[in-house]
Amino acid sequence: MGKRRSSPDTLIDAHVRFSPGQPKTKHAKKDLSNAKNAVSLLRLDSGSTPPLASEQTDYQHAEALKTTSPKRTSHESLTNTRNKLFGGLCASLISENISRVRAKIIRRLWTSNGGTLDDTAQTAKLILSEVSPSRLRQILDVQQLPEGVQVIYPDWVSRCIASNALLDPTICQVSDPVEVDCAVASDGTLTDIEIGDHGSETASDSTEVLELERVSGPLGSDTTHLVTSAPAFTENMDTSRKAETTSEVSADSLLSRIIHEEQDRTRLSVDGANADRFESDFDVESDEFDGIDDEVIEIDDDATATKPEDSLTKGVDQPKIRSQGRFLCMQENGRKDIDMNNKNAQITDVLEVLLRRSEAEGEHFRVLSYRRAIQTLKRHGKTIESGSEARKIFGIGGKMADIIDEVIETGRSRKAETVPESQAVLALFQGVHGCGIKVARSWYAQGCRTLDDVRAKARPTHNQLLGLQFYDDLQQKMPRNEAGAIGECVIQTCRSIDSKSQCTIMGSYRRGRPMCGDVDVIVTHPDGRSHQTILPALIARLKESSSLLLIADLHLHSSSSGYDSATSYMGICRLPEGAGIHRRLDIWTVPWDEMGAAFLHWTGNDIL
DNA sequence: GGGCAAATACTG
DNA sequence: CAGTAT
DNA sequence: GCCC
Repeated sequence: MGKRRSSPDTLIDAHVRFSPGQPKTKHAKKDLSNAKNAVSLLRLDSGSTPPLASEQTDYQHAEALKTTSPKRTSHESLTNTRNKLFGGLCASLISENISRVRAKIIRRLWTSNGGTLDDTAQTAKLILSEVSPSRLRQILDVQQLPEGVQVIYPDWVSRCIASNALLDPTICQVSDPVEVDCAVASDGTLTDIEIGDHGSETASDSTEVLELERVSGPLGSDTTHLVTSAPAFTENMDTSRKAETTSEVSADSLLSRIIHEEQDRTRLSVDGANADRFESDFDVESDEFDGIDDEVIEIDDDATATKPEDSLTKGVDQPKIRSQGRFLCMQENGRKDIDMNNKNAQITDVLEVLLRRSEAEGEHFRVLSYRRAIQTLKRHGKTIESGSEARKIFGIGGKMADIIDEVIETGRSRKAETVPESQAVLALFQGVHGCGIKVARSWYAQGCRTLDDVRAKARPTHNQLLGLQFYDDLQQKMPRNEAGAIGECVIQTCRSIDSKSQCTIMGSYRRGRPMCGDVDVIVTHPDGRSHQTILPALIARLKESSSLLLIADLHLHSSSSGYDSATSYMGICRLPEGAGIHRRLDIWTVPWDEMGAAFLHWTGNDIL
């Protein structure tokens, strides 16, 4: 029904800006690997060498990090840890300026990869800290840190995990902020910071820059989340520059990675499997919610951290177990897979009926609840045998437990069967583009019970008229190759206007779905301007085109209000050949430097 | 009982 | 402005 | 509708 997607503006307004120099992703990649090579990497000793990446040849830090961790003499414990990334390393985590949840995650990351912890900082040669060295000395109550002790940002841990290698800790070394090129207001909030050369967005050799602007307000207790460049680019900077960067936002590496990847894929291969692989690169789990505030900035740690096995076994003492919030698109075969392996189909079928009812009634949050419950049950690898068993699952409460009991016992649910007469009609009406719950009720109140009634008795608006006219067609999904063909027409046409313009098919198509409800195309231009003006020309030329027939406009507009970056077209089209079914087509224009955000946004994670 | 996804653009 | 859309 |  296409009523559950977001507009592009959300993310863009989240102050994420991506300022690419030019489409020079190759450069960036090469620089990254060079940087990696340049970094001296660690290892312990030959006996407990972790499986490091091939380029890791420099062992100069090995001694510095070698610890006298307990039970090293036991051959058994040695083999237990030798294959872990941090095997044999002992670190101390200074929790000041680190939120509870984050600290927890860092600890988990560290220990689950073989590291040991010594929070007294007596024996540890590695100190993970978000405080300045001077403050650290205060905390530890020492004049001078012992020799050989390295103080680094905890971010190092996740970066190591991300690259599956022991990175040179000096790249995350904590140093006193001497000349930091950012302003920290007295309240701890920040003003903009810029790192790297991006005075001109088109400068050919400018570094790609991610600005992550922290808006305001406390995030948990910490005040140290400054804006920094993304790690990949950090490694491009010379060391002194790096040292001036006072701290790192833990989310930044994830964001940059996503955006980086996205820029790498101006056009993602049509192959769905490819899409899946890409998505799984940033696997976000959210199974720990001690503090909501923290979650926002924990994405990185969380993402790189938990392997599925871990997450299933932990949280045993929690009364409710949250579903592992994975993206739908990460499932091998997407929804089909989920549907096929649905061990609770009998239950979810009933719940879907109830969901439809709530949908028809405009019960927004009830719909949300049903949807969450259905989703969770479909993924619940085990057949539910009782309502009380289901009740334990996060998102399933008393009402649904009762329904589940009834379904299990009687095979059906009276509630799902006693459908109010009006429900089907309201749902039918709301299938009309431009008709929501209000209009549907009003039509119903006017005595309409069928679409023909509406045509005859009601006074539909322009869009509703189109919605009525193409009702059946627009209800159908199209095979993805048709979506691809339509999108390709748009792309070709756009390119014929300006060969430098860049278009990408987004939405379900990009998520690799076999069937698509509509076609979303975003248009951008590397000059940072032309996207604003290209749309009218594009529409005009599409209307002349014979390869794609634009049948009707639902809306064609250039924004005139303060927000100048989004303009869009919504219309109905069809391919001249084939079944000739009419399809919804949306075209959005996006400023070049917001493409990263736009990709994130329009790729989405729609379910059901 | 309050809060739950949020923001924004277009129509009439 | 309310409603619908994304 | 569910959670807190």
